[in-house]
Amino acid sequence: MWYLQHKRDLPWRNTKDPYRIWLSEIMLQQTRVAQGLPYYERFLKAFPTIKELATTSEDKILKLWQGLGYYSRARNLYATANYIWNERNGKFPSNYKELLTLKGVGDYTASAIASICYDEKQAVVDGNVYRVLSRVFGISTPINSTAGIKEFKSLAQLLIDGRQPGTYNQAIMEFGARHCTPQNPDCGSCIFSDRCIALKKDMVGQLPVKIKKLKIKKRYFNYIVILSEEGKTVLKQRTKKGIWQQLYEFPLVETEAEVDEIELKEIQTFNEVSEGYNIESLVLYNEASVVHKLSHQHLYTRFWIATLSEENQKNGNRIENEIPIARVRDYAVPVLIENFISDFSVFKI
DNA sequence: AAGGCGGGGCG
DNA sequence: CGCCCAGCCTT
Repeated sequence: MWYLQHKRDLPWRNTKDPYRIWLSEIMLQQTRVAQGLPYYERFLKAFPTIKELATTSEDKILKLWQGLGYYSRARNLYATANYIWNERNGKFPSNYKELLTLKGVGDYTASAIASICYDEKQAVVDGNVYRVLSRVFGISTPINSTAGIKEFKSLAQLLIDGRQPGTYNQAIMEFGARHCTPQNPDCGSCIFSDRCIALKKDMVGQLPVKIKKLKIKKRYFNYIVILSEEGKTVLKQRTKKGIWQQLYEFPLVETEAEVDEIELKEIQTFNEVSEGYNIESLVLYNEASVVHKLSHQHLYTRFWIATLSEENQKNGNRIENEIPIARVRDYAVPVLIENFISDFSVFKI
C-alpha cells in the first residue's frame, strides 16, 4: 500500500492517546504539518497530559501558541481541557457524536479522533481529501458550498475502510499532502493514474473547485510605545471581538488613513490613551509603515515612541497596565508586535 | 449562506 | 502577487 511506503514519521502517529491526537488535530487545522510540528512538541513538553493543560492559565497557553495564528483554537483548547478535566473526570468523549460537542471540534476533528483513537468508521474530509476525491472522481461541486460539503463527506464515508478507519484516513490525507498536491502533482507516477477522471479529462489543474469571496480590508494602526524612566512600558489586552482576541499589544490608535504627528494628536483615541500620562516626546519609529498581512486584512502600522516626563513617577501616578520592559516577552503578542519588540533596541535585554 | 479568523510557504 | 494549508464558529 502506498501509505506504508510514503508516510512521514510524525510524533502523533505512534499513539492512540486521545489527548495527543486531539492536540495535534486542533493545531493542524488550516496549518501545515511543518509549521505545527514544533508547537506540538513544545505543548506536549509543557503539558504532558490534559491535567497540566487544564490547570494552567489561558495566558500561558496563548503565549505558547504565539505565532501559530487562529488564536480561538488556543482559547477553545483551554476551555475544552477544563471541561474534560473538571466535568468529565479527565475522560475524553469516546465517540464521534460526543466529540462533536466539544468547543473547537467540528466534523473533521471529531472524525479524526474517533477513527484514530476508537476505530470508529468516520471519514475525515480535510483540504487534502477534497483535492484527492474531486480529482479522482472528477467532481466539480464547489468544496466550500453546502452541497459540496455533504457530497464529499458521503463519498468519503462510502470509501473508508471499516477495518482500519484511522489508518485509512491518515493515508488519504498523506496522499493528498505528498502526492496529489495543489500545484504540479506528479500524475505520471500516480497510483490512481489509470482511473483518475481529472487526469483523463485534463482537469487536474482546475480541481477542486472553490468559491472564493475574500475582500481584503486596509486598516491603519498606530501603536503608542510608552517608555517611562523607570524602565516600564504599557501593554493592553485585546478583549473585543475581532483579531487577536486575548492577546496583548501596545496602546493602539486606529485611524482612517496614515497620519502624521499633528493629526495623530487630534485623534480622540490618542487623547484617551495619553490622558493618564505626561508624554514628553513623541517620536515616529518607522517612517514607512510596516504592512502586516492577515488573510483578510492588511494592517498598515506605525510605531510611535512616547517618552514620559519625570513627573509621572515623581507624582507617584499609577499607570494602568504598565509592566517592566524586562517582562514584555512574557506576554502573548501578535507576530506584528513580536517583530517590533525584536527590532527595537530598548527591548533588547 | 456568508463572513471572520493568522501566519507562513510556495510557484 | 495569489493560493492554500490535517477547519471552526458566529451571524
